[in-house]
Parts: sequence; C-alpha cells; structure tokens
Amino acid sequence: MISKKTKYAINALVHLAKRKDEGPILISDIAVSEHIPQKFLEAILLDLKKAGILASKKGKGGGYYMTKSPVDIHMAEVMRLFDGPIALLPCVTYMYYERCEECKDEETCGIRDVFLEVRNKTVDLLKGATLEEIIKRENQGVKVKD
Amino acid sequence: MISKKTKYAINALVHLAKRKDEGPILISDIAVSEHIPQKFLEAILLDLKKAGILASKKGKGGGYYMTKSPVDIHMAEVMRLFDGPIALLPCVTYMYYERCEECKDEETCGIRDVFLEVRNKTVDLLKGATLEEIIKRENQGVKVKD
DNA sequence: GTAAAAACCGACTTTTTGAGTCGGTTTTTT
DNA sequence: AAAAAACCGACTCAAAAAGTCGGTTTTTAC
Repeated sequence: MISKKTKYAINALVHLAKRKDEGPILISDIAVSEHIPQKFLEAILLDLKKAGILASKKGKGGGYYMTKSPVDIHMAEVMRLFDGPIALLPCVTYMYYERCEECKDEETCGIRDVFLEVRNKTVDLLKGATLEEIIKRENQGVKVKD
Repeated sequence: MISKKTKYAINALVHLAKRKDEGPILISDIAVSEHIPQKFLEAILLDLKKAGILASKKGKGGGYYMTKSPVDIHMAEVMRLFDGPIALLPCVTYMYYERCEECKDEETCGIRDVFLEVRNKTVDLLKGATLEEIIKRENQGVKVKD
C-alpha cells in the first residue's frame, strides 16, 4: 500500500496543477481543501520543491506553484520520492540496487525474474499516469445524466 | 517491498517442494539451510498450514510437508497471506475492499483506474509464478560452462 | 508407560517506520 | 517595522515488523 504522504502529495499536486495559472497557492489553502494536516503538508511540499517539481515564494502573495507541465510529472516519480523504490524486492530496483540478504545465489534465484517483470510493468503504467492524465480522468468521471 | 515473512515463506515452500517425496521435513532443517530464525519460522509454517498449503506431523519422524502440487501454489497467494492485499490502494482490492479515506469522490477519482491496472497486472504475473515455475527457473539459472 | 522428539501456543520484547506535532527562524512584501 | 508566508529541526506517538521465550501437547519408539 502507498503511504499517506504519497497520497497527500498527489492530491496537493493535482490541486496545484488545476490552478497553475493562478500564481502561488498558499499551503493553508491546499491543507484545508484537500484535508491534509498543514504542518505535515509543509514537509511534503518542501520535498516536492527539493525534487524540482514545485517552486515557492515567501512573504505576502507567496505560496507554492508548479515548475513543470502536468504532462511531465507522473506517479512513478512521486511514489519513488515518498515511498522509495517501486520494486517489491531490493534486488530488482533500477537505482538503489541492493542484494537480497536472504538469497543464497542471485544467479539461480527463481523469483527475481517475476518480480522484475512486476516492477517493469508497474513502472510503465505509473509513468503513464501523469498529472494531466489524472485530471483528465477526473473530469471524465463526472457523468452527465441521460 | 515484501516482508521478510513472505520471503521466508517462499524459501521454506521451495525447500519443501523440492523434497516433497521425502516425507515430513523438520522445521530445524528448513531453518538451518534457509537461514531463517527457527522460532519465527515455526509461526510462518503454522500460518501456511492454517491456509491449507502445508500439513504437519508431530513426534519423531514428524515435520512439515506439502498438501498440494507445486503447480497449484503461486506467489499471489503467499504474498496475500503474509503481506495482505496486493493492491497499492485499499479501494482497488478485490476482496478486503475499503474506501480511500482521503478520496473526496470515488467516481471522479483520477488515479483509481491506473492503480487498478497495476493491481490486475501484478496479480496476473504473480499467479504465473507457481512453486513449480520457480524451481524450474532456479535450475535454468545454473549455467553450464562452455 | 515412560522418555524423547517434534510440532504447537501465547505472551512478550525490540526495532523500525509512518504519521504527525511543536516552537520557533528566515525571507519577503507592504 | 510589522505582517505574511515559507522554512527548519527536533520531537512524540502509535502501529507494524521482526524476533524471542518458556513452556504444552501429541506422537513414536523402546
């Protein structure tokens, strides 16, 4: 399961992306309308800033805003930032590779292949889930009565 | 990442599957050769027994043994047993469905679809990873020098 | 029928991680 | 100078993961 941090980050990003032409948005605005504890959100937004996804402005009229287009931000990136590697085994992560301690012999490991496939497919799908895509789907979800 | 419990369970199952015609295998045997803390392993094997995957025999000559064929045990089942649902969001689990707390409106949720795809694909792949398949791959991994 | 061998059981500890809080400091604008 | 906002580090609190402990029960062999 993904962490709340990641969920909060996604919701905050969607919020910002929808308002990307309105200038800086207050942390408190996001916190209130997305139901995220403000202090917790501060840390999350800071991480997104350090990752180069957001930028901020201090003082009156300040807040957070997007630095990239919503087509260039995808779920794989956000999840990696807050939950670490997407792979289910440390030995099939692309970056951050680490040997499985409890694996006698990596060459003959019978489960690596499958978990590598799982990882690759997951990353593929998550890369397709850009902010733009997500917002598009939200709007499609609103069914018109007929 | 999958838990150590699940990894231990897989290793124990592979161990047992390879020796499925040798009668009951001692917990201590598995613990030693798979490098699993024995007491911890006891609990794991018990869970596998309760799940109907293994059976046991007490007293001298006792131990654990498989009740099913290795083709009928797959990773999805084992992972669910020890790590719970495979889905990354509670709202896209098949059984154990639970609403996402931080989701305003499920109908218009823009990320559900993607995470459902991820779940489905993952379950698919993991169901293909049967014990038989894993053991087969281990053997293939042993490359012959040429 | 007793002793040894083995699985079984429940409660406990310890470590790690997730989630969140607190009290302030710095920067920017008015 | 004062207000508004982001920024920062340390801290708490709860739950989960990982593992331990000391015994009890069942079965077999002598």
